[in-house]
Amino acid sequence: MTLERAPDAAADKALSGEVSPGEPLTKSVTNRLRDMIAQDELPAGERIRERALAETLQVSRTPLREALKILATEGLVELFPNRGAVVAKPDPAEVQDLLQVLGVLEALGGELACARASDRDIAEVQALHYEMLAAYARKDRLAYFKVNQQIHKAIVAISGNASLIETHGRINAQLYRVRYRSNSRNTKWDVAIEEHEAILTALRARDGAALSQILRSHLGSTWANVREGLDEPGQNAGS
Amino acid sequence: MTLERAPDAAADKALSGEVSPGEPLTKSVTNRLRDMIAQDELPAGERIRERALAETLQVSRTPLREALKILATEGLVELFPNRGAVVAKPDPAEVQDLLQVLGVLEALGGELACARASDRDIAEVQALHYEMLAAYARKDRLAYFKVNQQIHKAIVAISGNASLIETHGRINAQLYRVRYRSNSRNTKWDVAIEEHEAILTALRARDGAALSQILRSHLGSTWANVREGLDEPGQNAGS
DNA sequence: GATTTATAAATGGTATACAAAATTATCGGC
DNA sequence: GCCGATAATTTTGTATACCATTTATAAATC
Repeated sequence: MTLERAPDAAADKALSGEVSPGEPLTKSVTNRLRDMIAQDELPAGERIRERALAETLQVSRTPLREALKILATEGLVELFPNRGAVVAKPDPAEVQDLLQVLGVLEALGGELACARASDRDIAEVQALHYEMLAAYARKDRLAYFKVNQQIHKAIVAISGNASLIETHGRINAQLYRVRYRSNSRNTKWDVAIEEHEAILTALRARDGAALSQILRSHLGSTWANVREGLDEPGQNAGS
Repeated sequence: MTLERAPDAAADKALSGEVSPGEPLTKSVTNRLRDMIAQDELPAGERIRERALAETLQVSRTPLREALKILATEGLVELFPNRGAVVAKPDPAEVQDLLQVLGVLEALGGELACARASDRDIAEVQALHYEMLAAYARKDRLAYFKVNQQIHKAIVAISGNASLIETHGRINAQLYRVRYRSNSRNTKWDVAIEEHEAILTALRARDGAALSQILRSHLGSTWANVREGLDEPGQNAGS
């Protein structure tokens, strides 16, 4: 007997909140919660009451609890035995740790991408880059943020390394909210744009070593920005 | 109201299969299954029947199913909607991908470790290194394998980067069986020992750049060995 | 005899019920 | 009015029951 692997279409439409018939409830609930956390619909630090949330999502506690275990494994939620679940709220040190790991992952992604990218692949990243410049010209921070994320994800995707893609996506998800917030306060937007210009140059030249190094230091700049934002009020209240 | 974080003692005694009273069943079942998979008690590719396994473990299906979701998220199990769970069996390409990621993670670990290691930390790794040499002298492959794992884990632990430690452990777990098998057929044991000598030298000198590079290429050697083993019969039969 | 179809058994998915633990509320004392 | 003990309530943890889907089996057809 052979079990064929079905492509996970659900992950793609995750942020659209669609319902896929025939799909296990656990999976859709997991995706839904991921979105809710990413969009601060479930704010960081918030306690999750199973019954209430299950009621809201129109499911029983069983699939919800399974989803919570998954999200806890992904680091988006923290589980406290007999005391419930809380939306994870990484402190500055944890954010720095995550960014460091993300840095070497993207560095590897860039290296492999340069070795494997087709002309079409590069053209697509270039197109995204122009979209990003458009958002920058319009000072549309939200559009910029999203396209920026797409670019980094695209480069990692080109690497073709499944484990890298998976791990990168997971670490990135843990940083999503924090980076989103820091994006809206980013005071060094022009620097980021310059770095992205260098990224594209290296990719077009298929210079793996250069791209690798740029991507890693690029996240160093990200950390500088995030750090500033974290010092500001309202970001880390409560215990 | 504040939720205190309790240290996860269960993770440490995972490989000893202990039962912690008061601990949620889901957690102990998850740890138990992780061990069973690592030790081929649940062989790669094997279909998991929930009712039967639940019976074996003396628990109901609920905690078992939660454990399976967790293990699937960790990549140790694959879930097929409506068609059950199967113990993951990475093919050669996936193993290579995992080793590449592990490589850059350990490289980062070495870099950070050199920057942060106390004399005590280094002395402990040195001690493990001598234990490894003892196992090598006795041609005790099992002891060698385990101490070797300990050394790499110790270096990453010294980095103090929580996300790195976590991610490294997870990728490593996915490779455990494969590496265990390849270890027993490793034809270049002496080369590995030499590389470890270089690792210790770099760590003692706190030469982050050197250690980083050695650790990454060290896993290149690992891949060469694993690849050999994968070509042999009995390793990748059936689909 | 092979293939298809109908039927039965087994399996996974979900909801619910109950037990254990923790949180909150109430009451009594100082 | 504040603190502590105790009771009531809420919340999580686990088992079980039921439904839907899949898979195995047997019968029927070509």
